[in-house]
Amino acid sequence: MLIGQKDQQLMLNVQLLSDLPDKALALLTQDAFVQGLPKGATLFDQGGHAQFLHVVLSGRVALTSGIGDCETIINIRESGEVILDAATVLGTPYSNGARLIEGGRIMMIQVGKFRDILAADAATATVTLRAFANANLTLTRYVRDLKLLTTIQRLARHLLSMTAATSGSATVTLRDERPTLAALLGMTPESLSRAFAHLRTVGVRADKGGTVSVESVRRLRRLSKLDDRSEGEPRGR
Amino acid sequence: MLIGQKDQQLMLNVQLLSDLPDKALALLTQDAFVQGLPKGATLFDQGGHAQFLHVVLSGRVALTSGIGDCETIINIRESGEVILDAATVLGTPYSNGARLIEGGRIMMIQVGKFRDILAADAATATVTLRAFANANLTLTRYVRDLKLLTTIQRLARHLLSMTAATSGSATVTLRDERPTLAALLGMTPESLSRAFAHLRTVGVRADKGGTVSVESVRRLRRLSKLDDRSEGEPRGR
DNA sequence: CGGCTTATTGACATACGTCAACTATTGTGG
DNA sequence: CCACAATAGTTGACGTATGTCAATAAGCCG
Repeated sequence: MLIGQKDQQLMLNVQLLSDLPDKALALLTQDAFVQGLPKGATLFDQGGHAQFLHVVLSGRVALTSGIGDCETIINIRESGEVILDAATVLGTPYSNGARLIEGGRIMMIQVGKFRDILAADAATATVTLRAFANANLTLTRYVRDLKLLTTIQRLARHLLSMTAATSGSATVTLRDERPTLAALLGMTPESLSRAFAHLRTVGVRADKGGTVSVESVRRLRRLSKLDDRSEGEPRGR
Repeated sequence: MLIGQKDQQLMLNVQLLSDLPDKALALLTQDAFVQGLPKGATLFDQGGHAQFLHVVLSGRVALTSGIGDCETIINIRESGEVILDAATVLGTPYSNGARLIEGGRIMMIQVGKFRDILAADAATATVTLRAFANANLTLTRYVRDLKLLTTIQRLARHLLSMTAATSGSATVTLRDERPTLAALLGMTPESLSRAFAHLRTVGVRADKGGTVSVESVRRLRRLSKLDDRSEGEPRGR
């Protein structure tokens, strides 16, 4: 077994892995290994060829995608999540790169082995399918928000997505640096700063240290056009 | 059998169905049926509960998503494609609505039956997984393009995505009306019109009838920042 | 305490949406 | 078959959101 005690512990927090049948999990992790990586480390580059399926045991990973010189963050994966790019399943080039934005421990699973199990075991395929479906949900929301909302509204929604509260006040903790958050939300750090400044006028205070207090969740929801019914928080299983 | 001769013929063009094992396909279509629907017909609404898995045998379907009063088009499904929302798999509310933007024939498969087969048959799960992975690829690209490119560049990329040529000249046919295309590309019809006007200055001519001639594909690629290596056309099987 | 990075703010440019006018196109009924 | 209305597309004028560049302020670390 190539995986230490501590990492085994961390694996328990990985939804996708714990949903897997025991047999599949054993096969999958048989020649997997774990690497401790610092902030800034690259897991893979856009356009590259998938060698591993990466599991984020701890730390945070940005999925980045660029055109020419510009680059943006498509999504962020954190502890307990699996980095499932289309490349992992299809064998196509990576549609985005992956870089640690917070140091952590990453489990590397041989992609060939993963694909073998996927093809053989319906349960594994189903679990993976669900993960992809969820990713789809998130991406769909991003596309819609980018098309229909202003920077201020996108920030508001991001804050709302980090609390379960639908009324009253709330406190959320932003774990990312401003430039990172700005890239995720599709704006410049300057615009993000201004968006925060604007939200201050509706009772949102960003303390130092990433803590943000929201005076009235409902007010934020109204502002972000999300106060109507539609969309409850999804997350299938 | 509830499905006529003509429709059986159309089913042959559906990639996902023809990748399915015979047994699974038989089960799936056993109590499925086909509806001829006019332009403007709604297949389902955002927030609703999935009852069918829809297959586009002919015509075109827009996947729409709205916040408050505004609405945009997330993607378009055409003949031979399956409308695989996360809702179909997860049982969550639909993340978007679906509306015909061109009349056609739609096959309706009982979603319960689909899920049963998915859980039991690894091959079906794998095929579905691939479809989702492909959808992911497209959505990722949309997110990136919306964040990094101008309206003109997005239009340029859309045109490029409709031709296999990577140099020389090309002719593509736009099958959608301008407002539809504008919504898909995340801009207003006016901006789309101006984008076309701009591209005219680099040798792109949009005739009446949806035919667009591109004088120099390479020039368009350069303009859309896509001239570098990265991204070849993916489409994993 | 003094560089160093990081966040904020200001001034400005620009891309894009909005509103409105105009044109072209398609369909309809006399 | 033509006049007409209705619709889609284009173009112009203008406002606003947001990116850009620069300056300042505020943490951070040696």
